[in-house]
Amino acid sequence: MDTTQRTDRQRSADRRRRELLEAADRVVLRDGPQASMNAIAAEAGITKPILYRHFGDKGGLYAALAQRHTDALLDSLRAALDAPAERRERVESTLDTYLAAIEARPQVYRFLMHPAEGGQGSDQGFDVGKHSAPLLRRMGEELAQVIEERLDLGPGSRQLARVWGHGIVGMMHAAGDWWLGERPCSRAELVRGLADLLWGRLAAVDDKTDSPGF
Amino acid sequence: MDTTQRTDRQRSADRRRRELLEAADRVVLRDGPQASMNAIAAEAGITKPILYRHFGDKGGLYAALAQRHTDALLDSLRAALDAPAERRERVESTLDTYLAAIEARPQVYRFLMHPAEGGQGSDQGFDVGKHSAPLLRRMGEELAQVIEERLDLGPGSRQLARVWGHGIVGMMHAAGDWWLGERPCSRAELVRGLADLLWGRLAAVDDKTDSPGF
DNA sequence: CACCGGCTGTTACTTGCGGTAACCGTACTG
DNA sequence: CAGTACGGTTACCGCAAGTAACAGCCGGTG
Repeated sequence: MDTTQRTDRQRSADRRRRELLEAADRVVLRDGPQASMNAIAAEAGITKPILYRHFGDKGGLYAALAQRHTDALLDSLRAALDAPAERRERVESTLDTYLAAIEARPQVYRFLMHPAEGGQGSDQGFDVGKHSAPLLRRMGEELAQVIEERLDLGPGSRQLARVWGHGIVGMMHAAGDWWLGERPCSRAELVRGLADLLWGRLAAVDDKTDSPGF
Repeated sequence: MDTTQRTDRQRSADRRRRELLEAADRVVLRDGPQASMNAIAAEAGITKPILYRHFGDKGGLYAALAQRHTDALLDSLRAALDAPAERRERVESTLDTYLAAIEARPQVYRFLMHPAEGGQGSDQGFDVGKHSAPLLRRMGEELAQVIEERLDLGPGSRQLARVWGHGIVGMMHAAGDWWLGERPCSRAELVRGLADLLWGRLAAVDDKTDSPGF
């Protein structure tokens, strides 16, 4: 049997793979998302073809890399979302978790929001729509699931939950991105503002000088 | 005086510029955002260096191109936002305007959400944060201004308005992107769902089986 | 008229990246 | 000891961004 052999090989290949991913991680963290395959290979102490043997192409490497971080972040978010607290508190805590993560490692964050490697290589024909970073999609779907599981939305709840999931995630993302760039206020203030928005203050607040309601 | 001369030259240069932009537009619409400078030059009937004389580098061309579309879209959105109607109606109409635009010309939409040409050329050192497409930022600021002008948000209104502006725009964007990719429902349904979200239904709706409020 | 500076346009090049083909050593198997 | 399968390397291709250096045209000037 080559079972044991294959197991051994598999194991060593997996270790290699993890090493390579960690090296790639370091480089991306240092050089941003446009890190070159050469640079990554050099950091790992090997040369390009090995990277290609392991990950196929640059997209493959980046996908693998993104998965790790995405999984980690999603775990944190799930934890915040599952905490035994009132709804508003859970929402705020989830927002804060996300913002804390992007604040702590902005380079990683920037990398994750980057499907746009484009490349003239071979895969240039990916359809419009779904252009967003996979992380956003996954967060949206995840949140949609939680919403649908826990809230009573009446008929069409599945669709509505997904709309809300993606919408809320997008809100969080865009506000976070803007905040990270300009730092116009503290994290807590941002969280409060967004939660207020989700809590309907937009509908509740009065007009300024015009007659209210019109 | 070379004033008249310079004016003439300026005029002709401007016309050239517009022609080039239109050619670039056609190519980007056909090939997506990874259109090559060669292709654009060919479409315009000239060669690369002319493009570079006019726009500096690829980023410059893309920025100019993006501005045109962004301006146009922002004009539509402003119109919807300024319509004499009730707040909810204005919000729905603005959402619908945006979604109609991205539905009508998805390639353009995809192009606009794409700052990530990356490029190892010379400008790689742009800071984290502000990684978002300029369109999103501009829409966010625009909306923030409208919100602050019209709503009475109490103290700290400026900041809160900006948080909301960017948040709402992000919600619209992410939901639109997801919707465009999967088409899970009609545009009207999406608009309704998002408006409901903004109108506080998230806070108002009941829990499913657990005791409400906990 | 010949001459010259500025403009538009070209060809041909450099650099750097993603991706690959073909080759090399070494350790394990019969 | 021959064979072979695998980790690794060098050297290369194709392609796109960006640039340098050269070629025609046109108006002003001795």
